[in-house]
Amino acid sequence: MASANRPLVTGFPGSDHDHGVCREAVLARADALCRSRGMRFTRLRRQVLELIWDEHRPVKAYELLERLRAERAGAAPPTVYRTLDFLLQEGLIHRVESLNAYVGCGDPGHLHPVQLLVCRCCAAVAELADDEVARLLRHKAGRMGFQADSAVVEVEGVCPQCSS
Amino acid sequence: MASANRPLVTGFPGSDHDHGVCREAVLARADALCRSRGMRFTRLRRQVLELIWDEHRPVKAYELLERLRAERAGAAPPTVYRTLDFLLQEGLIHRVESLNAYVGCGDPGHLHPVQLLVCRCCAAVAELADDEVARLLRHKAGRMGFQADSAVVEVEGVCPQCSS
DNA sequence: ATGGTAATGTTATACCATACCAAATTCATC
DNA sequence: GATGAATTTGGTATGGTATAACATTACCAT
Repeated sequence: MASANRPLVTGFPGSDHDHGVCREAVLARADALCRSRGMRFTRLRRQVLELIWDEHRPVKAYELLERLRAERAGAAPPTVYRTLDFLLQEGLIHRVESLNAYVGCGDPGHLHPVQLLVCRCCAAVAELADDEVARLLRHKAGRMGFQADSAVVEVEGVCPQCSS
Repeated sequence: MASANRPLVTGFPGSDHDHGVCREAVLARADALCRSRGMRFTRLRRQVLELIWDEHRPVKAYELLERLRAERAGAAPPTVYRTLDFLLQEGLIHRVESLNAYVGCGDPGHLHPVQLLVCRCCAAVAELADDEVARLLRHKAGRMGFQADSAVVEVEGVCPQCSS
């Protein structure tokens, strides 16, 4: 079992990526995390997080809704958005602002800066958690008299698989 | 008159900011730029850009639409969105992804990386064009095998006016 | 004037997100 | 186990963001 202090998913999944294992690890971590915080990792929340982790790609809310309805006939937009809000608050997923979409967090459980790498070819997403970037931004902002709290950083480009 | 190679607006407007002058300079530059590229800076485009530059804050599309209707009764969503697309393409405005809003570009006329500083208190926006940030992001992305083309960078925090 | 291109008008609709209240579930306590 | 408070989920309606598709008008070179 993965350490509770190490990221579960970093970078783009290579050809050796066993997604079954990846998924289970992520879900197990989510469950443990919620428990430890006294939050409930309910059936609905688990279902939605599973759907998000079906691929290493951002998923749109209504796409999620459609897929969720296969398991849960009455699901409506609020069902999805409420669950997404919960998962965002618990740091289990990230919102991709430039796509209006949501993607699993590969390193839940600790606060960390987030920089997303989004492939414009296949839409795969990898996640950096680079303090140097965060520090530099804070510093540059500070020189303008701006007190930086957080940042949305989404890099668009081409992932290793697509460029080869 | 400002040099054609120097940014017109940098940082947050201080108490000495003469917005009338700022606005006129921006509009004159936009006009000159469009001319030099063989594009038409039409009445509609000028009206929309003026509305955007009413303040150093992001404006929402439907807010813009409402205000535009004062001058142009028949305006509809496509009127606004088409004009926004034009202004974006010409680099005269930026889209703020984290707010679904649009803000004037203080340094149109040359390609430059953009990092926006958004005050969560008063919504004022300043614009960095920092190559060091852009380079660092490209470098960090490159270490993941990712070829970075561009980036959305939006820093949330508190501006000098609001923190004092 | 004329014809081609670019810009704008107009209607409809798709997509993204939340407000609001009701019903059901969970959980601590008795 | 029953009870009641709090959380979660169901369900309806609506607000907010953005674009498709086609008609019409304005501009400009010839």
